[in-house]
Amino acid sequence: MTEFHDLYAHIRAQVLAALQQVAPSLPDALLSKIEVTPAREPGQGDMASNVALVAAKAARQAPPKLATALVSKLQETPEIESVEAAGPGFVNMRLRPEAFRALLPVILRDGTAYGDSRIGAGAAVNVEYVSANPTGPMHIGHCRGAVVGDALANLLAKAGYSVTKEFYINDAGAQVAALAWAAYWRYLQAIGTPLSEEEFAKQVPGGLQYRGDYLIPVGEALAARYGESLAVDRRPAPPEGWFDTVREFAVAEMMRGIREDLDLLGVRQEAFVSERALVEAGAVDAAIERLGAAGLIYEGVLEPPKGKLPDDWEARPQTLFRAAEFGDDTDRPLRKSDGSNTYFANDIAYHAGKIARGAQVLIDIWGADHGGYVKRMQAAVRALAPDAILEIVLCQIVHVVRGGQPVRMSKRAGTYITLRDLLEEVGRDAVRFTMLTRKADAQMEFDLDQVVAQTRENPVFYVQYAHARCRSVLRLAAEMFGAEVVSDVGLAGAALDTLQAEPELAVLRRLAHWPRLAQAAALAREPHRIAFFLYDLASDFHILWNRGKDDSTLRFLQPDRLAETLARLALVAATAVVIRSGLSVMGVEPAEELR
RNA sequence: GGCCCCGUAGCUCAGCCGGAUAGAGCACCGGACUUCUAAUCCGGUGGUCGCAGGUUCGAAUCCUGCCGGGGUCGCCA
Repeated sequence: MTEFHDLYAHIRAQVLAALQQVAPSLPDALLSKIEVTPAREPGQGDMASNVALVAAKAARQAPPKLATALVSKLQETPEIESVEAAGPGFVNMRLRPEAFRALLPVILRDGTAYGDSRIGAGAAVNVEYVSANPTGPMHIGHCRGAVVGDALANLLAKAGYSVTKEFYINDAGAQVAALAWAAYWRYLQAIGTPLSEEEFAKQVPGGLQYRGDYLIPVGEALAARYGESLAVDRRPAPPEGWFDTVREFAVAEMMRGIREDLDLLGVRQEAFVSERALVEAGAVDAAIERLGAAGLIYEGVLEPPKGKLPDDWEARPQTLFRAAEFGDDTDRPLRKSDGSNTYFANDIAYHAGKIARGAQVLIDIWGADHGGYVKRMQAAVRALAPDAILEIVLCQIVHVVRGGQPVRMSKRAGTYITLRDLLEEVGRDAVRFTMLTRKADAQMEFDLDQVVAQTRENPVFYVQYAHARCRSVLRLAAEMFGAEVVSDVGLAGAALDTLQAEPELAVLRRLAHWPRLAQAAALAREPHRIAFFLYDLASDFHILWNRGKDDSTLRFLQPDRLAETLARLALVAATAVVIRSGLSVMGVEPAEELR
């Protein structure tokens, strides 16, 4: 029997070939809707296809009749043991066990590359995530986007896209100016200013922000480097003399902390793009000019928003981008009343830069509070480059809970949870896995107690435990039979016909599903599907394990039956491989043992 | 008020580019350890898929309206 990496894709190809014989030259758009999926019920075989339901109309046959015609063609397929038409027109297929068993050597040889595909066809994808203001340490709110973005990028790479992981440093706006003032205050304190905090705060435009302790070391570092030269008599000097210096220093320190935090989280992005650098290089003006040359910029007055008006709203002419021509609800301003650019204007230049650097697909991971911003950014990208696509993945808020009680997120009350606190309490792997146990756009409850609980209700441990059990068996087997024999490569040569118990076949079927699942998750941009798949695989494996408790002949290790044992070990080793393959997408380390 | 997301078992959530009898964990009830790790497994109880229409062979899934929760609405990013 020929080898396939992707049994589902292979069977689907057979189904399409059968259809081609029965109803030639159907349009591609129709063919693309034809699926081969895992059967829902054991009585329906191993795989089911909707082919007859999808193609019936175009083939001018009733679905059951078309299904029956396809059945007679598919019976000749070597991997198929039996096939029948069922229900409203499904084609149900039972595969020969050999077809599933033949995957084991493939999996053992490919290792974690099993499940890789080329559906991305090398397209250049830029995944931008985290992109926090560099004004303080990362907190739990940033964490979800970081994990989702990182896992999605890994997933797309697995699916054959050429991926860039990127971080946009928002170091150009008013928030960073506020950071500079706050850092300057800590500097003054460090050199022993006689001023009180409130006296200083009165001198700060917009008020003193970022009063958290984390800027104290920044102030001390400034004092160590610049002495009292940034102040006058240990009192505030005019900003012209210190502002740029302090801002740059503080931003660099904040970014250093953020990168450390990301490192602890296992997130490593290769591109860090500074908003300020874009502005200073004239990229924003260039982008606006480009849109202007295309006739997409004008001076105009926007309609006031419906409903409650902001107190200070007044009609005012502004520089507007014709976003409404590209699918947005209204045109959008590019300049503030003081003449400076809006965040949107800078973001246009930033996205233009991603495209200029070669990205064909742009994926931004944003917090749900930026949802209202999606249409305008997509409109801008459409205007800039008709061939590029901007997709936005919105991450909903994470409610932190401890023992069922909400944990208030408040800086003042000291219950503010930084990413670092979270990682210290819960650990990187549990954080990453748990963040991927929900759809990104669904609100999530993050229970600090449950995430560290070592029980089935915690999917992290359930999956890790399955992997640890696999490794445990393989360690024992290596002692019994030698490491060579029990290596993945050694087991790839094992005779496998003895694998026929139902729980063994259930694991095999699940392993066969991995490539298809990884592809579907990549196409849907939904890394959380990996977590659910791994949970199901772990469940199949735990069931198999427990069969050995009821019936000792079903244990993996049978000292007097070497051939049978090696076949089972191949299954165990392949299970471990696929768990590792999935965990590597999620950025989670597999556990060798849990004791 | 406009726009976006969500509403599925008592709880937390999968399933959603239309497919067969809507799933899992927790909780609750009852079982399985001379262990290849019982951090596991097996069985049971539990549903008007928010409501009402529509589209069609078929709707949890698509469309419309409503109800409920969250987000957002020029000079925050």
